[in-house]
Amino acid sequence: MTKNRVTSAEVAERAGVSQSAVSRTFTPGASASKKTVEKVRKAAEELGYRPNVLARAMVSGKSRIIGLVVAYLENQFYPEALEKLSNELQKRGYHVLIFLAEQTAGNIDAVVEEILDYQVDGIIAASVAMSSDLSERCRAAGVPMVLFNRSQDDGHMSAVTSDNYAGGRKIAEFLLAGGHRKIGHIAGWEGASTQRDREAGFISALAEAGVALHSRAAGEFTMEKAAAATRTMFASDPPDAVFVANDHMALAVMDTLRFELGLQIPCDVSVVGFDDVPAAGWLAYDLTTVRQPANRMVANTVEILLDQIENDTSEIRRIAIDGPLILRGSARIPKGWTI
Amino acid sequence: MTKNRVTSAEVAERAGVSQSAVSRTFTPGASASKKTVEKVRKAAEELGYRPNVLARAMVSGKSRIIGLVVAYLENQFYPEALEKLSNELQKRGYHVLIFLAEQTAGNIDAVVEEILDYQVDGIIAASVAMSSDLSERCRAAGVPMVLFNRSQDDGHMSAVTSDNYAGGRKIAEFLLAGGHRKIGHIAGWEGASTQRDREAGFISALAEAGVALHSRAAGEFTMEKAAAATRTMFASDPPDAVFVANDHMALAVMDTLRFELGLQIPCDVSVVGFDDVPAAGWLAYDLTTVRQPANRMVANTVEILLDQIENDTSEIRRIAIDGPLILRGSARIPKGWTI
DNA sequence: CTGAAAGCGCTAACAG
DNA sequence: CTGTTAGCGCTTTCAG
Repeated sequence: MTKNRVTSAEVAERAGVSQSAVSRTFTPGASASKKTVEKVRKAAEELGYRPNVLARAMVSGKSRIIGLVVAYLENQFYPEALEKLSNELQKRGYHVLIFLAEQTAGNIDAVVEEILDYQVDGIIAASVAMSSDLSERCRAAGVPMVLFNRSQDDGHMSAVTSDNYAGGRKIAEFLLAGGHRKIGHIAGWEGASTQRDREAGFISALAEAGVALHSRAAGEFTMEKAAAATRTMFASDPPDAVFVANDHMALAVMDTLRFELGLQIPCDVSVVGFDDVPAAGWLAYDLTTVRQPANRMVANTVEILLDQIENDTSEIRRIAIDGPLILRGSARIPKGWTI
Repeated sequence: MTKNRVTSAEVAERAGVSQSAVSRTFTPGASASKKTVEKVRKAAEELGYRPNVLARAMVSGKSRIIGLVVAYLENQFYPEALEKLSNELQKRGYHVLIFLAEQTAGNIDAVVEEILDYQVDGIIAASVAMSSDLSERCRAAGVPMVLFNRSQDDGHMSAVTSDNYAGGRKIAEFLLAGGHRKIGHIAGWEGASTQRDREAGFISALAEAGVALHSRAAGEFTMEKAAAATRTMFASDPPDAVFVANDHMALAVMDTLRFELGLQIPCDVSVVGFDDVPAAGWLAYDLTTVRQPANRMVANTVEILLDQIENDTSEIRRIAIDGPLILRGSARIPKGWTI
């Protein structure tokens, strides 16, 4: 077992310069003569030297590590977001330390403490609710945090989401235009801001047309619960259209409708989801949905976080990015609308 | 901006003990009197003290960080594996620093260097090929690495996979028993050990029955390429059964078969995949496949890695875990076989 | 521009 | 068991 990291001192010796000179050549905002840099680079190369990020973090107070808390990787939206987030951060010289949180709220606090132990420069919380204690704790530790795909009611934390309210409205308008009047909603987890906003937008647009929700059941954002909710909802007086709070559940709803209840989509019932996960585009589902613009959400999240880190800002920003309704085959297309 | 981490020195002062006493109370293999521990814990609690993991890592040489390299999060098998891996590691007091690799081999080297910069205690490479230089570099750095869901031909690295060869055989035997004789194969990326092993097992069992592969096309493990491969394969003299090298591609193959080519599954053609990703179980696909026992693969991977880390072993272990054929509706069930 | 020196926060001998 | 003393490898004043 050869634990052999080359140190800057060794490089210094070989290059015939001081250890600080080595440090300077590898520190972006340096000030070293061309000649020194050259000698050092050469020696470093020969020895296979690379700076120890942890040591650097200790003294500089900047670890270039971002803690990412994420919960449901089963919902395809999250692996996708994780990938984009991590790539964007990597591109900016940061790396992601990942923490999987159970959905149980209590757990989150412990997770955040653990993250803080790593002296992360910032935290991205994807789709988890934060207690205000927690956000206070991070603020006290001087670690900025931004919520991804969730927002907090108290405006204490930066958050990036899609425009869930507007998305909910679009879906209602679309369903209404399609002639539907018996419209059901399969909700996700009631505690989520995404759920509340999507439903609120949906209901409001329905109300403006004088239509009330025909039926409602909760699927908690899981496929199993969504399937169960579907069975309940369709047991008697079934709706002729359903807005499912996210695509992940909508897939299960469609399977249940078709293969358990023997219904035709969209002839017997229209189904609309939210997120536009990859599976929504698969031909077997061909799910009409509102796209959450993951790229722009990620870009904004990273932007806000790094701005807070690098410019020591603490301004709270909350962004909701509008996403388009993606017309596919799972819902009746209103006359005049083009796919 | 209050960058306010409490230090062990501050706790020591408040508790009226030495700084080392504080360190000892928070170091597992400690030796401190009950009274001291109590005083320290109290003071720490009051101050909200938590040890700085990075500082600890510097002096102890153990960061409790595991670098995880992963490539295609789009294939559902990986988010699932990532989740289990991370959870298992978290349970053992380690955390995961994630690195997304492009599939381009050259990139990997740079990624590994970056990982090493973080003084990780070990590396898990999920589904990426390693140059032997690379493995040499890690060995030199004293950082153990284990491959997950890939193995290396030169036996220089520990690797955990499912028994891909046996899986391939099972599929051939199943298809043969179902009466198929015109059997096609849609391959993944030719460079992957999983591809080679699955296909080798498949071909060998076919050969034993005196059956040759009817047709073959490569899908590179992507949905688009798999769809294209399907179109090519079915353009003329189509097979009556296809073994697709993984589920991710198989989903695209099924969609293409059904919705573009208008074929019935399994009446016109049987489709079998490999992995048993969540989507394989969704009713819209109901895909017959060989399950990769993710839990056991993860358990073994973590076991091997932590053993090398904690016991300073460097024994190379290569494990292939047998996974069952999961009978579903996408392929004709042979008489006498029960679902 | 460059070297010397002082730590970052912590663990691990080392005496007591 | 406990305090004292060295550093881990690096960045950053501080003189020069």
